[in-house]
Amino acid sequence: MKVLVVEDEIDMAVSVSRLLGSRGWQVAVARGFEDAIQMIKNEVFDICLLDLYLGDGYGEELIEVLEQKHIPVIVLTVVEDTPKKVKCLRLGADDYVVKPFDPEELIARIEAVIRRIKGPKKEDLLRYKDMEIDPFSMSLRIQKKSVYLPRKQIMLLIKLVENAESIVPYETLLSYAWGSHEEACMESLRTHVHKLRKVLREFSFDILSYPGIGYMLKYIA
Amino acid sequence: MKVLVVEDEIDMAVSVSRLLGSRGWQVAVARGFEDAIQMIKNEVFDICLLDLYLGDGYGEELIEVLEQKHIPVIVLTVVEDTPKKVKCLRLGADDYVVKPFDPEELIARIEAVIRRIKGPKKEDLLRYKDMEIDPFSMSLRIQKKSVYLPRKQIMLLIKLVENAESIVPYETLLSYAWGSHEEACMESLRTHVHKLRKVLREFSFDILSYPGIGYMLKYIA
DNA sequence: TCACCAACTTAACAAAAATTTAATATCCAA
DNA sequence: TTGGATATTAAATTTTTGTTAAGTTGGTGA
Repeated sequence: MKVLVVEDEIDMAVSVSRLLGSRGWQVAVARGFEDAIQMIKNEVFDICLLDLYLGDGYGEELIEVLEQKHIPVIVLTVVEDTPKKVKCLRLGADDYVVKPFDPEELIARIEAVIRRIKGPKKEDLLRYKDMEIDPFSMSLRIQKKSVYLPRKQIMLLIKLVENAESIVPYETLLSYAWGSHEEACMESLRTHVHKLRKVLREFSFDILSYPGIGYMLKYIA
Repeated sequence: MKVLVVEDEIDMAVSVSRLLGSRGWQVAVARGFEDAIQMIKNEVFDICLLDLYLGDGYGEELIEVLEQKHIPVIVLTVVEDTPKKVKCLRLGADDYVVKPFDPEELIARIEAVIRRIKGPKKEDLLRYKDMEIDPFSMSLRIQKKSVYLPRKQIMLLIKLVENAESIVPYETLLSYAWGSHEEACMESLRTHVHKLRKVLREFSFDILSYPGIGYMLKYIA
């Protein structure tokens, strides 16, 4: 779990960080709009806690940006202001919590949002043709035979199977398997795809290339 | 949108129903646990508003049942009670609203929950006639068949579809696909438009020229 | 401690594909 | 008819990907 906390008051940032950190979650703090934008670019977060009243006044704009990046947002403010609340929720915020809040409630709300986002996905096995992946144990079976793959390769395959027969953009693969979409990893991605191909081709699957866009998993007749 | 309201106070049930009904949503009211179970069995609901303090005292159990059926739940109560709140959220509730609540806020929270549930599924596809583009994976489908196009061509097509049947100026296309509108790229733009035309004409689309201004995508009867 | 191994990354170059450039043909309005 | 713009085509160039091999890292057991 990686949480982005956007907060300009140091005290609040520290106490929230402690709270989340004690939960075993990774926390990154951004002090304002620009700061947050920068961090989103380089890292992948599961959720964002956003203080609406930033010094720079760009709280609402940030909601829209996060929404577009598919990062869920919980808005934190000191003000109980219903029109503002409604506006934020409409803009794409997932929840709205007024300070001071009970730490347990905040945790519970974060978990509720995360559960909702990730919940529907964690269904048993991923399947495509005669391929089965248990994403929890990261084990793969093709034609009833279990096939071993190193971690990175399995992770790539998971995303490819989840979107079998449709293009999976590089960013999706990179952010899932590497946690960030930096140019540096592309090189590595290619060699992993190459190794994965070698294995899959023995079972008449293939990974097709879409230059500049991504890869697609397909079954070859 | 079908909403299940579980509420034993008639007044509240009526006012909530009116509120949601005025929104154009279908509303069904259950008066207690048994009643609710019955309705879930026979109908499919998009969301449930649950008064925790039912006469029969089975509010929390109902959360678990709804959770299992993958029906999102917003808990409504008259009591601001944090431990209870936390417990409900842990049990699977998606939000927790204390009465009396602002009608607009309730609506906004319902929409936020729904958005979160359905959000990842409803890929925002661009459409024009029987053409579909997923701008994220840059993949194109025409007449249910997937059609491959190189990156620049897809990017041009995205802008053309976004403004289908109206003129898209050169500058728009250039700045989207090339990031700058320099004269140098015009030559290249023409070549790509030519290639794009060749493909689209097979599916009875065409790109019309407006010399000195731009291009327009159109469906040819 | 050290050698070894597997997983992963990096680097170098070949191959393929996409994009641009250039040369020529066509269209249209003044 | 003629000049300016666009269309078409082919060739040149650049970018991106595939492949191979060598280098790094972190863990394991002698």
